[in-house]
Amino acid sequence: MPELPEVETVRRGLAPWMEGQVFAAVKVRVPRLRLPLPDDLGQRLTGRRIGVLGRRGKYLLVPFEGDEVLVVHLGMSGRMTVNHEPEFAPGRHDHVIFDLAGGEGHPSTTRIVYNDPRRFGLMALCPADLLETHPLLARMGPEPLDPAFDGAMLEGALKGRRGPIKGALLDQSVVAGIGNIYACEALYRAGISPRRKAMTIAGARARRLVEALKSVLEDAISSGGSSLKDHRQPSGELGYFQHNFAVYGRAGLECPECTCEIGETGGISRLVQSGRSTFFCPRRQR
DNA sequence: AACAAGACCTGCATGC
DNA sequence: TGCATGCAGGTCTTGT
Repeated sequence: MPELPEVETVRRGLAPWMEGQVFAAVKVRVPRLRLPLPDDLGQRLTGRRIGVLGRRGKYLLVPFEGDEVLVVHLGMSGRMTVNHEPEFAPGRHDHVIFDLAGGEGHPSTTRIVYNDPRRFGLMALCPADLLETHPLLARMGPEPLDPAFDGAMLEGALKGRRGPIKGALLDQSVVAGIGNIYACEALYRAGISPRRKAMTIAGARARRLVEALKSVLEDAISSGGSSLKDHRQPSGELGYFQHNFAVYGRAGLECPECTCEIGETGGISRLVQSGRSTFFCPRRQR
């Protein structure tokens, strides 16, 4: 599910409920996600005050008292939602429940529910000062929305890469946070074929791709992310950027910018690269 | 070193 | 109705 915009939406949705609050209890119902949860997760968190939520690529960062950070990845199907029901009966895939102590101006019952049917997500604990060297984060590339991320930086990261640009964009060491949807959408906005050799993206073309990445991510964040099957904002609301997809999931449909008839171009095409669907407009993307 | 394929899981749509 | 198949937003590991 969640690529950078969805994780950022989750971060923004959780922040007002979590920041400055204290973990009152942590209930682990299913301890095995993609990695086993730390077995002392509850002990380590209980009684600790939560700091300012952060994000690195697709990872949500929850710092807490004692200079430690709870690192959360939502995998393909993970959600974190806020719940205030006095009597809460956990659902089938509600694996971890964080009860928060009600602070001033907060309801007495607030809990954060981590739900993940496919269990591809993970949680880890890390000392705050070692975050950048943690094995999960150490090889992560630049943040695409960082102003320092520009054409030259992308061009450098793509040097020596003979494979298709689509695959390179999914490599988190090239640029952080891009997944299958936004790789397709950014290549469309930049007018670049997903099959183009990554190393041929340089100069103005690299700048175009960087701008496309930034704009599509910003637009998606503004829409609360994309809800296909799983993504929900922490409030339970859907995201709605999926209504703005130009190519993703739109095989055979008309390209929003091509005015000719579908019969002439076949519309949006689908192909499989490294086992993953790629959607693109063969007419506009070269 | 870069790249592709397989593995990890459940749920859903589709077709027979 | 049941059952098989294929597909899904990720990424780690393995092998070429």
